[in-house]
Amino acid sequence: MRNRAPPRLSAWMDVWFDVAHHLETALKAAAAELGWPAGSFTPDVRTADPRFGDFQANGVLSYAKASATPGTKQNPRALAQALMDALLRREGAALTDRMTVSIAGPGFINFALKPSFLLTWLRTFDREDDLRRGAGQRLASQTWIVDYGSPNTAKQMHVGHIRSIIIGEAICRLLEFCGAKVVRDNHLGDWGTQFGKILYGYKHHLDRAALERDPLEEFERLYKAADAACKESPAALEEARLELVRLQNGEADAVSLWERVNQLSIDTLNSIYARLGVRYDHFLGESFYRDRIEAVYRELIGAGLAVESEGALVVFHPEHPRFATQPFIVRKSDGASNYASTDLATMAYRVEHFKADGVIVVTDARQNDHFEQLWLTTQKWFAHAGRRLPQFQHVTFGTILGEDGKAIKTRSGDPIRLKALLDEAEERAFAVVTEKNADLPEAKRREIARAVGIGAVIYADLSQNRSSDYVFSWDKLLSLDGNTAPYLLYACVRIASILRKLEPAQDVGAENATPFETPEEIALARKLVAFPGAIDQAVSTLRPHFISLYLYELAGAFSSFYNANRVLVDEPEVRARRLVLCRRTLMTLQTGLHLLEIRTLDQM
RNA sequence: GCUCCUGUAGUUCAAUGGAUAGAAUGUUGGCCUCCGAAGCCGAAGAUCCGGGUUCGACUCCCGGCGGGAGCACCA
Repeated sequence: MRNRAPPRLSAWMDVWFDVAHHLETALKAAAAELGWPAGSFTPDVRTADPRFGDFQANGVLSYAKASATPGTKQNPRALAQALMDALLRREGAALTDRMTVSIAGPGFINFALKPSFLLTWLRTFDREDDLRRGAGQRLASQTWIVDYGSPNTAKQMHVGHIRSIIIGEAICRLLEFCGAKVVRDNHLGDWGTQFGKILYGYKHHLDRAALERDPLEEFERLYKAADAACKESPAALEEARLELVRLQNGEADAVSLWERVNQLSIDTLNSIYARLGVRYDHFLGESFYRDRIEAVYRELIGAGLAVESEGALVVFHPEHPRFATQPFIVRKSDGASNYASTDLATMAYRVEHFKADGVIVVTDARQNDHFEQLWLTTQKWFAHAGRRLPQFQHVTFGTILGEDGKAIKTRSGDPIRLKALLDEAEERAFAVVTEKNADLPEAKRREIARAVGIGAVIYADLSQNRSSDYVFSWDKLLSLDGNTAPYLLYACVRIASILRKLEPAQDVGAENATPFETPEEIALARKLVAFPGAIDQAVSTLRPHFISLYLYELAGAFSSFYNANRVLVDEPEVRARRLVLCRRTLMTLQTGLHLLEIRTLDQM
């Protein structure tokens, strides 16, 4: 964009990328000057309801109570006044040139940015790199391992797998945006009981012709047949268990079949990941850790954490209400390892090899107990072994429901294949694009349908709080109205369209822009300046829906502005400032949508 | 039985202990001689129940009720 302000670092530092953060710091200093102890006062700055300003500091209210001594009462409004006076004294024109400060209600301090500052801010941070640099200080120099996706091999992915992939990838992008080095690891389930069953199925139920035709399909059928057999017959179950032990002991025939299944699986998985815009750095599945498990057993036993119980090696946590008696089984009574064993080895490897500062595992909420036990065990183990303890977050999510409110399934009751879901999304989007824009060439419509269809599926997931279940509805996610990917993409397209119509001679440059005047201009500018707050909320909670919510509100502010204020007007200075808004809105929408794995368009 | 998640307009979702609980959809009234109407502006409509903490509770605590899930060798 040719209208960019000169990239002087000093100017950049001067403008305060994250205004809320700056106010927080300034208010702390002012409070210190008044002698308010840092322990009992925090400014508590947050984005405000637009009616009251851009930011509000609520900390005085709780401080008034905390600082009251018996028999004395602190008047929060008077305290707010004192704090505001101190703030204005310290900051002077640097503050008052940029915003108006006022006290309201019982003791809120409100900050309303002035139009001239809004303009300066928008002219200063006008490229994605500027946003990235502003946000990138938060996690600078930290390494985070994100373990997501992580399906079992030997089965095709179904809808149940999509949330981990989508949420995990969004978290990766968010952490990178905030400056972290991110390692994307697909912790494949490639070493578990299902292989015992496949080996059993291969011996008893193999259809060689089917294996030639579609190997993965046949392996999946074998697994199902064996699984059914194991449910009916204890002898079959026992045989499948022994097959797993044979595999884990390195028997050649078992290993070679296992390798074949895995290679086939990974190829299929990758084709899905590519469609979703996901590229893993590693596929370190459970099997990768098989030579590290003995050491885990040794250290756990050495630390006195693991004990024999009912023939298995388990860890109890006596201080915990449930895990005092509910065991964490690290080695099965038949000697085989399980996912507790591999997950413990994985935790150690991530710290040793990747020097992880933090580890994030993204799975559905049903695995809560497992990861709670894993983390309890890890903390004690690492402390005993003198290992460095990383941060750990188990990021969970709810179930995808069908429109009947039950877990989503096909009519016949089988899980919906992920590939089929994505295909249908593209087909449905293609039909809509064709209906709305029949004159575009088919190749173009296909391309748009890919972005819109896949984007709609991704956005439907990321636009809601991950911890709840959500109802999957084609009509809703592709409806193009409301908080959907198509609505946001449409906003991008309209801006791109204006910029296409803009003639070079009309493009007089952002330096000629006058401060915003109309209510719609001001509302849009304020929303743009609120971007750092949305990033902050999303990353501090690892909840991407805060980004989505922000983008939806931004697109809404733009649409209102677009409808009420013509951009390509005759007055050069009005045109210039509206172009600043258009360009910044487009850039912010693109930045945010890319964080959410959605490809943007300039036509749809 | 114990534990975790979850109950917000008819429906699908928001709301870091803050000001008058926001949207969308559906219902309904307007707006294209104007940069893409896949849009914009307006109306009506909700915190499961009962206690408690707080200056202030959808949010925190206790007790119910409803939905989902986990609890010894699946992951």
